[in-house]
Amino acid sequence: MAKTNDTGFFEKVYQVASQIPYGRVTSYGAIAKYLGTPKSARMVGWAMNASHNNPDVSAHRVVNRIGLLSGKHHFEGTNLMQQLLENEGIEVVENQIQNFEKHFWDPQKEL
DNA sequence: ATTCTGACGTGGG
DNA sequence: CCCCACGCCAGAA
Repeated sequence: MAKTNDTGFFEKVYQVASQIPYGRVTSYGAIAKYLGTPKSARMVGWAMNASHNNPDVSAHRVVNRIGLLSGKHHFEGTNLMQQLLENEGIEVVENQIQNFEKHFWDPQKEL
């Protein structure tokens, strides 16, 4: 049976990621920390990899701790992720988000 | 079962 | 910020 409830780590990540507001960004560690597993930030990224099945999840709004588009290689093309972010009014230079702190969205604080 | 890698983070230097 | 090392958990070979 497909459990619609979130008992798995992945689905928790999906829900948080899907709640990221427009024009905002967050880090894998922030999500992981919100889930109670700050040391498993890698798994957040891994969950994002599986987010291909979840259209509600905007993985392009999730970057590493320094605002670097570490996952841009996983998107189609070479600059799709950057295009999406710039489309939301976020400055991206050299695969790195400018004014990262200003665009940062902390689930623990905002959610 | 073992080994390696990976969309990361933190701490020490 | 850089560099180096360790921890973390899940999945693939």
